[in-house]
Amino acid sequence: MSPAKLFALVDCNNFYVSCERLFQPALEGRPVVVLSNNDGCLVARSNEAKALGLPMGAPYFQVARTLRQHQVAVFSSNYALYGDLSRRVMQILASAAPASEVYSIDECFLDLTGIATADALSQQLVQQVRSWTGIPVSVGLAPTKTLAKLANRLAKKGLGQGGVLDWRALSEPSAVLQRTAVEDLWGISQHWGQRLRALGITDALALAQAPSAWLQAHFGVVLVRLGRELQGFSCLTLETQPPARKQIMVSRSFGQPVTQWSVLRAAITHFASRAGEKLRAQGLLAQALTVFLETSPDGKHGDPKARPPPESLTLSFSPPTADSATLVRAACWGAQQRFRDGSIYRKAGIMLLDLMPAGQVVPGLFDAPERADHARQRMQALDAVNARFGRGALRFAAELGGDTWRLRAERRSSACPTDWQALPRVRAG
DNA sequence: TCTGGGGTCCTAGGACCC
DNA sequence: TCTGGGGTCCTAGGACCC
Repeated sequence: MSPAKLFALVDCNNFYVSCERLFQPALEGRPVVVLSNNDGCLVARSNEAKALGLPMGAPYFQVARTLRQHQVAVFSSNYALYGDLSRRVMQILASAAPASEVYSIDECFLDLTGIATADALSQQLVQQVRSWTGIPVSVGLAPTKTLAKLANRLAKKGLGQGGVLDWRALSEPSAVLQRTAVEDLWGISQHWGQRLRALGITDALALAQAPSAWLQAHFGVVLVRLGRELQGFSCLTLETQPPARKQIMVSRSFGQPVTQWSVLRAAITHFASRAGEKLRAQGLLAQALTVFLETSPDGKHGDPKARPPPESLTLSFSPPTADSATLVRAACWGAQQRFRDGSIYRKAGIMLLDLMPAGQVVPGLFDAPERADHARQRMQALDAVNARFGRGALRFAAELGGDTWRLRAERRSSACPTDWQALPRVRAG
């Protein structure tokens, strides 16, 4: 018989805040928050900020006064910094376990099945990550991913030892489940939480004890699996190989409302060429592209917040392509079909769909192979220049049509260990 | 005035086929 | 007069995650 499964969930504590604090240690012990793109809402909070009652995802303008009152340090998000630190943390974790799955920018599942010293190993990892990267992490150990998530929450609350909580060591796991509100579980959000509560399921223990057939009938297979996982039967496996991307999306809310075609075209051009970069970095080709435009709430139809649905258009490519010029041309053409003079646009984006590996393409009868070769070479040159001199060093002229769509990011930290210009200067003597 | 961006999975229903 | 049933594929929409 194979040994019982054992998963570790390693989660960085208040990750974005911890990243910012690395470069400003004076912020230790003070409330800190990090804002989403466009400085829209709160996406990370230090423990001190949580203690002030600042909710996750709160719109910035609604909490701005509280933030000022309590002298909370506020940062725009700096994804170059977070991405770089994430990579360093993940490398350490991957080298410590037989198998790992990077689940998000700040979380990693490890498979520790059959490792008798899992507890000690986890505590050692907490130390190691802290001293090698400066990032504090917590670990939850359990026989299923869902329970490992829950164990991690408990570890963050200071239960367990040295930042590690082992579910198997709990004396009364059912009591813990009973104290866990159903919407605090991984996979249960507000909406399902309300529906479960309406049906009398308010805590994790009740969910674990609900009959599978009943869960299936009311919620489908997703909750059946969740229930099984809570009972300790592993249904979710470790995904060690990141599955091939099925779609690539680039979209942004605009820094200011956009009404001019030239500005919109500049934004669309930027999105399409950025999407092309992502596509080529993954060695993929796209067979279709969707461009969409979202207008501002128009105040009609009673509800002032009601937004008209996005206007979109999907185009297909034959042969499949990763050529930014082709993507830009298609995206701009599509956007122009949907653009209306007099409309006020607040957001736009593109999606690349029906992706396939570049090696698998079968040339069509009427394709011109030499043209595709030239395009490929142009893109290689473009990517090489931008890798050397920074993203956007070489770009499409239509991007110069206007900059007013760009994000607000008024409080971006300058810290970035991958950018020479941003390194702190130290003077001797 | 101001509420992110980028993903995945599941389900239901329709089209189509034999 | 009677008018099947089972399978696949696709799409849109809804839900979730961080």
